Amino acid sequence: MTEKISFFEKVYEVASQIPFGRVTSYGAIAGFLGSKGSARMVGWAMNKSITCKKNIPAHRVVNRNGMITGKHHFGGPDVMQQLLESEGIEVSDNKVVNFTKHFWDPVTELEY
DNA sequence: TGATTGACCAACT
DNA sequence: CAGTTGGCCAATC
Repeated sequence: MTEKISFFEKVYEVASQIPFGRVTSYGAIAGFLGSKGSARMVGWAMNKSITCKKNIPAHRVVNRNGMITGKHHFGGPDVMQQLLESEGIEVSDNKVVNFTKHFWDPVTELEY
């Protein structure tokens, strides 16, 4: 009832549901929400999630190529990579190794 | 209050 | 093949 959830809120819901040792992409979340064009909002929401100290594993969210673009926003240029490697995800040159294998698609996994 | 930006993606030229 | 533009929503200037 009258649950006015903005894209912004939905991003938090999906991002917080990313399983351990998995990664997803901004476009995947945006597409899951209904608009792949909102991919920019996803990244922006992640940034706010960190600023607001939300418990959002934003380090599990990378771009479509598996490239870690927003690592600088974690308070350190290597923080994000360390977090991913800490979860068993290999990272090389700001890119996730075997990204497709670690890829977690909300449309496929959540499918809601 | 209007205009610009933002951790992107895909299509078009 | 590479560069540019459009699109989406919300926040910031």
